[in-house]
Amino acid sequence: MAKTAEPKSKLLRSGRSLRPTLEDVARRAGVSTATVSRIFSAPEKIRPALRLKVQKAIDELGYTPHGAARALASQRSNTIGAVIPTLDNAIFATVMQTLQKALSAKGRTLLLAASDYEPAREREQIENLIVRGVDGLMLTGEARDPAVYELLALRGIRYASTYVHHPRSPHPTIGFDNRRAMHKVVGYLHDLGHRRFAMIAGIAEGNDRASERITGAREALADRGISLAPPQLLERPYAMSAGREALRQLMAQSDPPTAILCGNDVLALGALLEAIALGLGVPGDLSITGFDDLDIAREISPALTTVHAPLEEMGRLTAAYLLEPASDGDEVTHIELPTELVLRDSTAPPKSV
Amino acid sequence: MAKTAEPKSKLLRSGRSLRPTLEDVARRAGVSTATVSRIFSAPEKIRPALRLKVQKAIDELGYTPHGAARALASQRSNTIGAVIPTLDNAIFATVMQTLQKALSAKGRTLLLAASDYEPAREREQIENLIVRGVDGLMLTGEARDPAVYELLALRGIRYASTYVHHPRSPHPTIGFDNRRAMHKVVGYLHDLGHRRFAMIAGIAEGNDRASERITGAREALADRGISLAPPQLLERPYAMSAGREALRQLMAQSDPPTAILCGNDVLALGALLEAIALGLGVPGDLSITGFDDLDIAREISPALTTVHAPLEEMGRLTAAYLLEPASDGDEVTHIELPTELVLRDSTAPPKSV
DNA sequence: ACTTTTTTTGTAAGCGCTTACATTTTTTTG
DNA sequence: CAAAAAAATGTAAGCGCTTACAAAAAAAGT
Repeated sequence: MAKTAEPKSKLLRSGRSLRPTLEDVARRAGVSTATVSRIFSAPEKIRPALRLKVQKAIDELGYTPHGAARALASQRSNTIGAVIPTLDNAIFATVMQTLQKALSAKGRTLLLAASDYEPAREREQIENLIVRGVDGLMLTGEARDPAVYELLALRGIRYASTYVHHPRSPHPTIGFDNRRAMHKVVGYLHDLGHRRFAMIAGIAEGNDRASERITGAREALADRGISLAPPQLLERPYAMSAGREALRQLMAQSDPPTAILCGNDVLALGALLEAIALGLGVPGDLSITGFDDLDIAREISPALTTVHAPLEEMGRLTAAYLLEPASDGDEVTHIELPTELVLRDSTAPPKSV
Repeated sequence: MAKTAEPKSKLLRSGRSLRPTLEDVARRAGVSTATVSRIFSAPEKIRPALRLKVQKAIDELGYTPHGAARALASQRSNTIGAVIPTLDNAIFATVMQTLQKALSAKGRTLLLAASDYEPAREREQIENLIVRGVDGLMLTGEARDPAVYELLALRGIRYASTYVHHPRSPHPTIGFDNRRAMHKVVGYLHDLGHRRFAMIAGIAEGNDRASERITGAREALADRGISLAPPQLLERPYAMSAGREALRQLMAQSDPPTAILCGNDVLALGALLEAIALGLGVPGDLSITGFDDLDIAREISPALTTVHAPLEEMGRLTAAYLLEPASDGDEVTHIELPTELVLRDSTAPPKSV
């Protein structure tokens, strides 16, 4: 019985055969599929004569590899995922830009997902990326359901929490110390003579970066005998208009602050513009600080004193880390990137009491 | 002969079997792999009793589908690609944000690549995304090597050029008319009485959006007997500092302009801040306009008169278009999104001559 | 020239899933 | 209640590639 006669009946194939396959190339070049495959994965071990012949067939056919087939067979997708809260915030966009470039340079593709600051959504997105078979995953911040980390471990997927530095955490972190950065800001302003502080922070819930910045400010102030609590501590969404509104509210109080710490530059910019609109002198009547060091912080007048966040560096290092070969047994990686307090023109000693 | 005895020798499998497969689930639930597969693709046609049993097996095993295998078997990746110049520009970041959300809502994942405004790199990225098997592709602008479009057609991949509106083009476009938007700006300023114009444009080479904005300004001015050429027309990279420098250069000329058209809000912001720094009154001494309508355009003082670009809408519509079932034979889709000239405080009639 | 070693190439078994088609079960109908 | 129609499930053939292993060819010894 010629039962093995036609093992692969291409007969059923629908009409036009767009998309040539490896096998088509092999047939045309008169070599095996293995050889063609190796042209892509290890060209140096194919003799030049053959290589040329195969290359010719590839060109003539307009062949391109089939990513999914390749991923299935090799058990690697050459793909890295990233889950960030939103691209509408420049600090995430910048890191994604750097990450994408670094990955692309190594032949990897970036799968991008946004969580909108919602833990449930974040988890969903992470699971989706796992299904997509990402070889590595960049996460924003570290706080999340342990089940997520378990799944990652179970699947053997490399990952890193970014924008934070938690040296004791069992999960790798690549980022900076938000708390310590705020200590520096507070120290600086206190040394300048400020005693009445307020803070316009980002929304802390579900955002460890924002809450660490609050904690940092609070700790540093407490060390100096000053307390920071709700009437002086406002949490606002990431928008200039929110910063404006918060500033108005703070300055309407009976004993208004002389220094306002902002959780990020966008809030600070809003506060700054509103202060000016209100006729307050910055830094004469009021000192304002930001966090992140967006481009505009340097350009606005008065230029904003702020904490520089090493975003490019973070993107680059995260890419490098995620692409490293897994080396289990080693210690958990924690890369701390230095932040820097950039002194500009929005801060000065308070007016004499 | 029991030749069919052990068709799939799992014997050779390496050690730990992380990652259960469909077959594992099927075996555990006592059903066929087809049934399990259908739990995901068409749950409504599996009887509740079975469905529960299978779901139980899935949960117990912690099974997740294998994206690549699924893509290979179904010939669909459920993945959409986008190639933009860079995420460091908010107008791209915003659209990506909207696009990602819209795709995610439909179960698709976004593959993101950046070209850095380099055609060769863009082509490389497009080819990469094709290899990854994207079902659809969002492109920025329309100008590119015809070979790219041929490849897309050959592979039957749906795509759209965005940020432009070219109703006669054979390639689908979803965006706005950059030329016409600039006509509106020029018309408005001319009506205000301005006669001496200058423009700080983006780099036009390899960027049809930037060059169309220049063309639009030039056409509208020519209609009014005014010419716009190099000493009055400067092309600058996307950075506030570049806008500042350009403004200085323009105002240093013997017969300085009374109105400056900027190719985007970032350049306009730079120009605006520099004008103020130079002691020029805006809009008293000088009118400045932008393009894009970033958040800060509304917040800065004086608030920037600019062209509002419908970015969210563009992202949403692009997602919808790319997900539509292919309907060949139909006409090429061209969706025009309206731009709007937003009048704010950076423009006014010129000082009496 | 003939082994032995090294390098190149080929063979073929999957990778984990979808889906056309066949088979069985359930529902409907006369 | 049997036959016909409809719905649910199973069978098994791939999807296009990689890669362990086998086989062949080339290079290196002797």
